[in-house]
Amino acid sequence: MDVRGARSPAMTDVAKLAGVSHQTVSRVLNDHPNVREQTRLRVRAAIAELGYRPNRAARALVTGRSQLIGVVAQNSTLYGPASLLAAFEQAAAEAGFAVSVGSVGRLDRESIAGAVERHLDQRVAGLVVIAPVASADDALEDMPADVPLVTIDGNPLRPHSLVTVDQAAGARLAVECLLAAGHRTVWHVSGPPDWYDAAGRIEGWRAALEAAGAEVPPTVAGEWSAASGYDAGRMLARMPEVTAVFTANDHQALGLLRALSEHGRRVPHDVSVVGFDDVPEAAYFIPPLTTVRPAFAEVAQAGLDSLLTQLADPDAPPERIVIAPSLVERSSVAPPAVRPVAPRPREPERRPVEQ
Amino acid sequence: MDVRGARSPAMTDVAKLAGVSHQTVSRVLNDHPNVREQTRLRVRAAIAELGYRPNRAARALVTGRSQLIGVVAQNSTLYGPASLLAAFEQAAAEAGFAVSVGSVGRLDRESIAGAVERHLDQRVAGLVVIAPVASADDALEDMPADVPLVTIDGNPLRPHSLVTVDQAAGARLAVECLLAAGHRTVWHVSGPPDWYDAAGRIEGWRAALEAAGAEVPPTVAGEWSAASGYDAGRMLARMPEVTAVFTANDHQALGLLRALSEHGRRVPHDVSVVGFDDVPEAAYFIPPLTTVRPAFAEVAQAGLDSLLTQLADPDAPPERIVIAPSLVERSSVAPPAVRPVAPRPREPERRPVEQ
DNA sequence: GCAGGCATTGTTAGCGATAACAAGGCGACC
DNA sequence: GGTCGCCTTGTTATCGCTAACAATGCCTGC
Repeated sequence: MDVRGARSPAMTDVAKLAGVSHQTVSRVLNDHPNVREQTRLRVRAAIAELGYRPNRAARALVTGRSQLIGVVAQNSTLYGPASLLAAFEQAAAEAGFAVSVGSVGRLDRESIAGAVERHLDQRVAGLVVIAPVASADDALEDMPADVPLVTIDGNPLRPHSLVTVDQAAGARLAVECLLAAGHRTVWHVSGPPDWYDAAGRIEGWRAALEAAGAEVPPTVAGEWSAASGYDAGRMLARMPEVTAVFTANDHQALGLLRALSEHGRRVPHDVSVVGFDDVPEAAYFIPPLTTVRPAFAEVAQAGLDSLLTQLADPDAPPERIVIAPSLVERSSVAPPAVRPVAPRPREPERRPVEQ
Repeated sequence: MDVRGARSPAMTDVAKLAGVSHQTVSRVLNDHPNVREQTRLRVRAAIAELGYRPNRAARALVTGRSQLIGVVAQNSTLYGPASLLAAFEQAAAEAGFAVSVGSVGRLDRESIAGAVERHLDQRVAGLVVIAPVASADDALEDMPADVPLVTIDGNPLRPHSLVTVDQAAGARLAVECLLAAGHRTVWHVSGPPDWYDAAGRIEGWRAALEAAGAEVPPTVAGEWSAASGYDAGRMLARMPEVTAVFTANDHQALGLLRALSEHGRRVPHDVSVVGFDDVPEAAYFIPPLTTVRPAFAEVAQAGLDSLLTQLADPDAPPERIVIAPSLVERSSVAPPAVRPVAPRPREPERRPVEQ
């Protein structure tokens, strides 16, 4: 396309060709109102003819703002964060922003601070931190105040803008679905408790049990991995009183399902299971998994909108946006084999919340 | 940290504080040799005191090169591409480069061209296209020649630098493992045939069968999804002569496992299965899945290295780097229940290729 | 002791855009 | 008809940095 070595055309080249000053070209590019239609067309033609492309670095230099949004995310292939990231890129691209990704190995203070530094070096216009862990809070403490910031899935108590999935509500959906099926109580294999996602799900699980007057068993602490679900499952499988389990994510549920199957406990006949995330494969677990679906695309869009708001008006008050998840019912939930003392009729309620 | 409105310090501020010219500051920043040690220290101190951060836009403006690498990837949460992307970001960050991601919904000509345009707008120093589909080729045709480009997982026949996983070798590992277990032949549930990954795996599967003198059954065409694996499984489960299946990825294998289980065909007793990708959950499928592990981190690193080579020397010849995958053996492979006519002793060969 | 060379530092000129101000042309209003 | 003011366009300064060249000082060698 371009001949190597041939400097790509600058604004003055366009100006010369169109017979105007470079400033007029700038006005056309930025859609200033006071340009004669005829001039505008002439400039546009010159731009097209030269294949002119404005130099963002020069623009950023003089305006002090780039069209770059920095995203700090954990270098992970965890389904949740990955989906969020992809959705955000998509939304930002549509709004004309480029997205610079700063992957971090772990979400601790140093790593995040480092990634943020790198982004500030790039003079990003705004910053999005996908910070689902408490350890990220420290890093956010000493965040420069002069760059718009939106946290996704972070500490709900932080003073800046935040978008998050209503983890507790999701957990409630899961628990209520299991209770409605007739289970006496619901066990919970949790995520790492320093993750807000995990904490919110624990909280929602506990609240839903208490609201229903059900006994609250101890949580089984896990990681997000299938391995931890498997470990939890080997323990729970030996406890005959366990008839319903809510796992903090779908991968744990996968491990749990395998452990239960190895111990001869059938799902959903002996034990009902509900997961969280609705990974694409969840429908093909054995059995297909009932799970909570967070609306990643909505979260990403809300995050971008919030950031753009701050970009437009730096004094805009911080927003706190909570996105409600929905329940996807499949066949991993059934009434308990041994009916509880006061049996309730099973009310499947196919779609308690579907949005 | 910064008071709003207070312009962040520029090079001249540092120069003033250190009592030198701004050019000396520039020299310190760029590690020029001819700076007195004492001066260097004074400048460093001033930089630290002011919290000075060089303005990349200004640097990019004058040098004509940014420290940004553009990555074009499909907006997908497919495990392979997502892992590749994460690994690449990591490697680039270590090399001091920021990564701007251009997600595309589909890998067709228009989408890719659009994403590339956006990156060129940002004046990226180099471009990485994760282009595992044939449809991406058109877009790469009319790529500007003056920006370094590396394709990952693209058409092996393209003239520019390319890094790819040796799909065929991976497939051979899978097939050989199954044949070594005593199976007469191996069926294949393929990926979308317009993906090079899928094509390479088909080719390797076929070659391995032919090399062993085994019959080559028709491929079962699938997508990458668990759903397609399930569909394929429902068909294969009804065919008693099918004792070994190699799926193009692990998610398909998951769906296949479920279909087989529903039809009462036990894995690995009745049917052996090998997948591809080694997703983290593969160890927790029922049964744990033997699968091929592509070395994503290596691919990403090789891609970056190749790009940096081109950056350093624009006339460097294009490279073609092929990364060999390895086989991870778990328990989804066993000798067939019905021995073939000429039974071979089972040779597990724990780690045929492990690197 | 002085010329030559190297190490070190400073000065000046851009890179390519936007911002601020200036200036010319035209119609409108008094 | 003259002045005011808007529309339109041009001129100049500036953003923060690096490249190229200039200038200084010190050491070396004859």
